[in-house]
Amino acid sequence: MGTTKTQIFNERQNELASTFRVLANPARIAILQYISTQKACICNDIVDEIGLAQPTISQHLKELKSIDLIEGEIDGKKVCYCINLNRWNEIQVLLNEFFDQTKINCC
Amino acid sequence: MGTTKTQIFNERQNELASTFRVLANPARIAILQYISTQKACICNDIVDEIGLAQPTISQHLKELKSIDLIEGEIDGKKVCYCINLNRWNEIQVLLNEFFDQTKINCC
DNA sequence: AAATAATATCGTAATATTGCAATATATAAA
DNA sequence: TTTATATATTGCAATATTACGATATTATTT
Repeated sequence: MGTTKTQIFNERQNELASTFRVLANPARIAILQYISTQKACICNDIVDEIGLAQPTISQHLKELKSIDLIEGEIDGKKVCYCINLNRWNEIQVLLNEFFDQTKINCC
Repeated sequence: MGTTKTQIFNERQNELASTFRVLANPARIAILQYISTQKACICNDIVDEIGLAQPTISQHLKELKSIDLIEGEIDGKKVCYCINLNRWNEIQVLLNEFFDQTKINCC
């Protein structure tokens, strides 16, 4: 127990859930919002901006990268993070399809 | 530790994150999809349909109710659950605003 | 009133997530 | 090549989530 029983759900349900999961944290929301405001994609000013320790931010960035929501370009000793707009739109569509399809059948 | 530091984020970021969190589970996705397909809003056929124990389903329903995504109408000894369409649309708008606003500033 | 049925709550075990200190790695600057 | 700087990884402690058996609650039926 303690584990989600992913086997009993279909691929789409699991994909939706795991996508929502990545977004289900205010630090990751804040990171995404902050990255998007920076003209030049920004690095670990994020740490100063957000107020969590550097390893914590690094871990959150890793999770966002894991679903390709952001990309990190290495620039010397810095890494410039950037929202992956294609993926961003793709995920927005995925979520809207879920909302639209679910409400169509609604009682 | 182990706790999300909600104090350092703003209300909107926390609201977004906690909304995403409720949706971040395939059982809850499946429950929403199943409820929506039932002409008459349906009760604990959900248990048979989904294949999780009754207390587990009940707990998931409670979480969905906690953000008013569904409503339960008591009908004798049964409870008929129904998607709250107003709230459903409200949340869809909230999430779309997040996606749209974030990508506007994008590098 | 007792029995039945549907749902909710409680308690608990297992796993997941969050956050950070310590440390490793990698690049730039001196 | 040493030093400094930026980021990633590891290991761990605390809390959260998921799932379920046992039990409580509520309403219906007998």
